[in-house]
Amino acid sequence: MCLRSCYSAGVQAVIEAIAEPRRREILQLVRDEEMTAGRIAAHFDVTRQAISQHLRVLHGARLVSERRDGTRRLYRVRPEGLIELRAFLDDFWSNRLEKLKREAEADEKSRAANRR
Amino acid sequence: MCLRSCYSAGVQAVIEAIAEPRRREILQLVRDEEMTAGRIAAHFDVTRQAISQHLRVLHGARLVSERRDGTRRLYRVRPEGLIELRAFLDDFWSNRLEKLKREAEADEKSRAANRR
DNA sequence: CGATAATGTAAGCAGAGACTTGCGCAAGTG
DNA sequence: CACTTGCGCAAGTCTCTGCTTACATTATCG
Repeated sequence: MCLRSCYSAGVQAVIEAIAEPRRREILQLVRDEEMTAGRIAAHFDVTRQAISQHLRVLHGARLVSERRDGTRRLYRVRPEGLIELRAFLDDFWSNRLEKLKREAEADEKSRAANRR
Repeated sequence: MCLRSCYSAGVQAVIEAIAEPRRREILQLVRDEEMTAGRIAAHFDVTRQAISQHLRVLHGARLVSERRDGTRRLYRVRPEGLIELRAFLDDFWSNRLEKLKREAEADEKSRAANRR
């Protein structure tokens, strides 16, 4: 059921990755074009290594791709991770809408049940 | 720009709230019907107080509604927070995703061709 | 009113994670 | 070959957060 997607390792990794504001900013940076780790880090006031660690997390969540060109590493948004997250949310959402028809009925039942 | 939505307090609260697996489980529990705090807590192996704190976080992110009936408090999923998250993701998408996917596939093919 | 039931709040602790400093490593360049 | 560039990795620090224990709060019932 839905519990599977609740515990999906992929979705968990994606949500944890985008929970950090700086990582969302990084995603915005590499959304339209490939960018080297150095150029990405230059946009922030933390150290280059800190951004490197963020990039590792994003890569682990399959939210960015990594391509090597000499000593440089180029990153770019990859849609797989976000597609997975969207599927999770859509699943949550559609199921809720599906049940929405019986909302009044369910309301009454739950209230009676809770009254015990 | 998109930086506003990156730093939106509401979206930040929602993402942080659903980043915790137990809170996602709680959302599933109260998705279809109202449920008391006690009944929700009974589904987990942590203390009732821990669940109460999770409910506070979910309520702060506007992901659940709280209704009092005597000494009991009844919780239920509220769509506002999820709507906000969806809007954020849709904004991030901005119909780039499909294009990105095609480009990624094309990149893979050209890179494979260049390797030989 | 006192007792009890359902729940939130507060303080403290332990683990997670974000950041820094220091170092290592691969690929060009003189 | 040394030297530089562009990175990632590792260990230590500090803050945040989720959990527990203990206490407070609110409402109902006798």
